[in-house]
Amino acid sequence: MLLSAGCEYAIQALLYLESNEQDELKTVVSIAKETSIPPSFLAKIVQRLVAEDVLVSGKGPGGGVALARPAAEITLLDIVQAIDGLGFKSQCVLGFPDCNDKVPCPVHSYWGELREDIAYMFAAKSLKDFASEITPAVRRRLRTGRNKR
Amino acid sequence: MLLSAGCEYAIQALLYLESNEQDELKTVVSIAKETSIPPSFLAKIVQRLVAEDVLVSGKGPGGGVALARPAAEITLLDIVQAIDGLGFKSQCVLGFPDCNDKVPCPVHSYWGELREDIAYMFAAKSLKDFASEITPAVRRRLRTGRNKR
DNA sequence: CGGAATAAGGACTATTTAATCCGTTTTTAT
DNA sequence: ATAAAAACGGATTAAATAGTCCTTATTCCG
Repeated sequence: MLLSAGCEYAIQALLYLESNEQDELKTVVSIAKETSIPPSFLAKIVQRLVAEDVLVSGKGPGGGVALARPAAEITLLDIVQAIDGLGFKSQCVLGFPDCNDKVPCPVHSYWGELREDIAYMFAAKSLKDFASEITPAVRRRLRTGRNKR
Repeated sequence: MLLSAGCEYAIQALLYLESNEQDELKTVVSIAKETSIPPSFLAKIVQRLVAEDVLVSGKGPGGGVALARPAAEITLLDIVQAIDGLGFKSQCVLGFPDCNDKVPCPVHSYWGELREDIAYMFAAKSLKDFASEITPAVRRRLRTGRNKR
């Protein structure tokens, strides 16, 4: 698994928010319900996303969270960075503690290219890019059951 | 982290064995020492690799383990499969439980390509391919300290 | 045969990650 | 003002992963 559970949830929740943008705040509980993400866990993740300026929030009745900026300006990389950090961009895939460009592990150069591609994809894709793809019907079909982990 | 700790250790240990092939069995303890892998954990991993026919073993004095076949015939994919299984080839990178070719998540196609590339690299690289790269000096420099995790 | 060296295997412990719970604060509406 | 609705934040629990330990089984060597 490349991304942590929390990070996957974060992306799923934000995709949901994007596909439902109505300039209104959505409560964490309602998001959790719609996305089948454990509500109390999602609450923690959302806290993080607010702290990292990916979401904005409001307390009290009518409160909730919303994207902090236009969907086009929130990339997958922003989300990954907020939740998991950027370790995936530097860690050796074989786990050698001191693997780097000067003292590379056997697959360093091969993996380096793939890593670049992955980072590029994350950086290139914003929530906006998925606007058309995540319809309610698709969302339901992507999650007929519970999350497995 | 794409691979589990155990899987990373397995690869490291096998790379070491390959670079030391002398048609003799090496004890798990000596491998652990040379590679700085926790010995009792490595013992478990080695058990698995023996069960999966990646290593052969012999008990008693003079016993130990050795590659079950020529290094050219042991790919990284063999090792990953033995320890972590092939989940990485099918799991949705965004964690959608039911993501597949028919009902794809937003990044399904992009990730699919990268996944293919990763799987291809694992399948294409055998221990033999690293023979020249893992000299004792390099091995030491890849691990000046402990494993970090 | 007896002892030592080694892998095998099972049970256990520790650490990290995932997830829950509950009291506090802020805000809104009545 | 008061009550309710929400996020906030800390403490706790649960589950998965990582790692240890100890006993047993096998094999070799004398």
